[in-house]
Amino acid sequence: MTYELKFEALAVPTRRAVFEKLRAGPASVGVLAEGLPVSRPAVSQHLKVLKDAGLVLEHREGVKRIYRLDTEGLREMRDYFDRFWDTALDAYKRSLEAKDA
Amino acid sequence: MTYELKFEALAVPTRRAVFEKLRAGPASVGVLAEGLPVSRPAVSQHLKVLKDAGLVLEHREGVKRIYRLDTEGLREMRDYFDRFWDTALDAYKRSLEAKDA
DNA sequence: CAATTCCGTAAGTCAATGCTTACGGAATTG
DNA sequence: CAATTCCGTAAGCATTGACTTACGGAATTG
Repeated sequence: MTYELKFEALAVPTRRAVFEKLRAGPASVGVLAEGLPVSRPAVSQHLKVLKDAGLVLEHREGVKRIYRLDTEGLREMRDYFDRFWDTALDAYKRSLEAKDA
Repeated sequence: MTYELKFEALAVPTRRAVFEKLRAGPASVGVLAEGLPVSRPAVSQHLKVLKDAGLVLEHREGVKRIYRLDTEGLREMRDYFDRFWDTALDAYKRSLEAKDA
């Protein structure tokens, strides 16, 4: 799975707000929509995008749908920036050494 | 500085391509535009967004403008996901303990 | 089975934005 | 000063997508 969908999903403030609400633990759509300045269907649509991006998981509990973070997807994003960080520092070091020469 | 602009900046494929090209080290606009499927002005516009987001730095060398990664901004993004990761694992542990009880 | 709860989907609207071409400014070169 | 290189900005276009309201399906409750 590429990062494409994940980056796009997290770029929208409202959607990222939904995502960050899940840090506190699994929650239903209704609970997630509370306090947000958009309608419940809007939250549903954001959750679909997050799910398709591999950032959240969904399962049913009775009449409710419970969403939670997908740690696998989250790990991908963390690793992306960890690697990017390392590479950037390496390139920086090399550029300094090039100036010394 | 919030994450808002950074997330938005990295969400666009072409713009992220420009960003990732800078992993190899500083480069001019013309060099960055090579191989990309958009015009040079488009790359300029993307660089402005990345710069405003605090993800790249710019300085002049003669008639050229050299762009390079802003390690400070990059570090912010890395830290965001590192913390998110830790919090998510904590919440997961607590949810398991809650089930045991 | 009827009522209720919870939520996904459809359709439509409107603002945001990624892209292009055209243009002009700044720095170097002769 | 003229020519060239390099690049940012303006203007316009076309697409995308975030949001709303309306609706319907699925599961629980009495």
